[in-house]
Amino acid sequence: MARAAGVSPTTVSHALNGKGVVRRETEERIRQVAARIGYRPSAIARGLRNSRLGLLGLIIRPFDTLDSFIPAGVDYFLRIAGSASLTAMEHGYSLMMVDDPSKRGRPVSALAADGYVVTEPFENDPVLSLLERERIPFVAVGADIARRDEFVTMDTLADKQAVQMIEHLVSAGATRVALVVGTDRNAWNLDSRDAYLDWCARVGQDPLWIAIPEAQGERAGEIALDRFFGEGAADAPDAVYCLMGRQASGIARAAVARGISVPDELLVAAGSGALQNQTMHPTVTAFDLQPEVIAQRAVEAVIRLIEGEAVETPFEAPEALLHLRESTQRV
Amino acid sequence: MARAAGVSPTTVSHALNGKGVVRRETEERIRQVAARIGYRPSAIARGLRNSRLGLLGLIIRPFDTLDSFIPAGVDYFLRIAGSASLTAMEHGYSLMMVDDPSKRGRPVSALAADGYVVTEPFENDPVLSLLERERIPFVAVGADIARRDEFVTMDTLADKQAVQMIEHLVSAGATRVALVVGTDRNAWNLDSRDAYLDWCARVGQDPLWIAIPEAQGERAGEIALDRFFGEGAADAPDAVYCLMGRQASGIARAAVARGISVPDELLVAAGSGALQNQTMHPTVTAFDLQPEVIAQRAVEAVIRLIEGEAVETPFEAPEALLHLRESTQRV
DNA sequence: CTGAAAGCGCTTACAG
DNA sequence: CTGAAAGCGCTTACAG
Repeated sequence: MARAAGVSPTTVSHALNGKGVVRRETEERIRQVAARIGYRPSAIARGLRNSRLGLLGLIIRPFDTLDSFIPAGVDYFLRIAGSASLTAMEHGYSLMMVDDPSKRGRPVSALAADGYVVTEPFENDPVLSLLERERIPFVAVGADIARRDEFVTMDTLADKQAVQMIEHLVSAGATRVALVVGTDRNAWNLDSRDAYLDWCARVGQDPLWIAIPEAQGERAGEIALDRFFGEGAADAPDAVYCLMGRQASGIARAAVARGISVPDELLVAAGSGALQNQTMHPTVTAFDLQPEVIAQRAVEAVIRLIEGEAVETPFEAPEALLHLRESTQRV
Repeated sequence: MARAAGVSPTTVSHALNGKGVVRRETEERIRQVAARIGYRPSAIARGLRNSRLGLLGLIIRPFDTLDSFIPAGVDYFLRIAGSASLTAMEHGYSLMMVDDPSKRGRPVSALAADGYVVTEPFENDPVLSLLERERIPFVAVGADIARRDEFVTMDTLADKQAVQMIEHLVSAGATRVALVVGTDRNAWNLDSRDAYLDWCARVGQDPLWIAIPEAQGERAGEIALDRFFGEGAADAPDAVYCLMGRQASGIARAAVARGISVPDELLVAAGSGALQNQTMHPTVTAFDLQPEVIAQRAVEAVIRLIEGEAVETPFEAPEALLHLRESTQRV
């Protein structure tokens, strides 16, 4: 490029980046030559020089325990990924998806991003430890429950949402609310459970809850119903709050199959709406956590960290939107 | 790192990469020091040296015309993205998603990948031209219809699928089959349409088809029904093949709303199943294009190109699986 | 068996 | 206003 324009690399760099001082005409000529020969500075060389590639990493931790990388019907994380990509683009960054860069056999490039967004980290998550040790900026979406105040974190407000939904179920006629959570040890599962137990203690209800592995997906329906309505079904619930939309679908479907009417005998609600909750029959009441907004805020926060600006922590997730549907509306 | 181990960078490089010759004990010691201080070679420096970052790019072209980056209910591309990420990982690469790296204002890093998978390129797609000009290896998933034999391409077999589905509709009782495609000028839309027109000519049916912008999503239902059943509805169809699952949902829903029974009066089928086709009522017959397998094969092909191996072209997509559902089964 | 040197393509402090 | 030099952290051909 420098040769093509008949100047030094220094001058090319100055002209194209508007740094030093370059005579107007020289800059003009350099730009023209660049356009003509289709010159694009190497992102890699620039990255080496600036120790910044213009690359962000998105680490969706729950994928680590799910059976496939993007399981069917988990649109929450897909909406996260799409919005994160777009937001990154808008700020001049590319975005790559990696699962766990600390795993053996992971490409070195998995750790080459300028910063990371880590969704739903586990308790004492080794990925966060690694990023911290490498001094790579990152934002946790949902706290590491063992180290709540150590990292820049978006509070996803699972506890508030649990209370809000339980109260909705009660106002819809529930007298005994059960809870279904996943088994990953993250803030989403554990804060929801704790909020539920608190609520039970407060209103004097005997807690009834079960943790089912995320990878079970809709199969959680059968498992939960066996637990709630099998054998000694004396204390059977008349409402269930499931964190995952797929669990809620599974429960609604399994309940109907067993002759338990939804919503007349059992109210069902989901903490994070999946697409099928809108289209199945009956449709299922769910929160829309606004994953697009979550991803946007998290990406913008990590970019600020990368660029040396301050980020308040914890900062809040957008408000969850409660979509009322057939599964909690008795007529 | 070299200092910490008391050897030269050369020896570190040799030891850690198993290249040159290093005394057993020296290598051992270097590995131990590396583990102790948590040394990881810089992917960027290595990338500059090898002109290879270990990074792949996934360019999903239809996003360019859709209204949001990842529209709700388009699980096809999400399954592509997930599987592509996973496959890349398994081969020692990371994967980033970009929309159009040739757009102004795109981060330079958007062109820093070692190779790209470009799904559903447009006719004379400028992205393919750019990659070719920059001599960056890439694989097209679906042909650039203006340049079918110029690039390494996966043939997605849209024409065969169209014929197969139309014949299924006929065997399910259709006497007049209409077609709904999108407006993007890509092989998926145009090859399907051509196959349909050929089929019409062959059996002597008067063609009845409409192209509706992809971004309309389910709203395509109303639009298509206005066209097929509005005003001069003399030649109304009794079956519709829609390429997109969302279009099929929209049509089935809109038909029922207008008092047209599905499947009794109108058979509906989709060329690429969306999740809601399985959960809505009636469920909609659709192809599962096996996007996971498509992505896996495409990623493996581009890796072979990057590593200098030959790739046959065109190579074939996996067989589309036909899922028969209520929308094409009269009882 | 080990290391000094050159170079990947940029940017930046500095000299002219 | 422009350019020569150094250096970002690696790898590789080559010398010892």
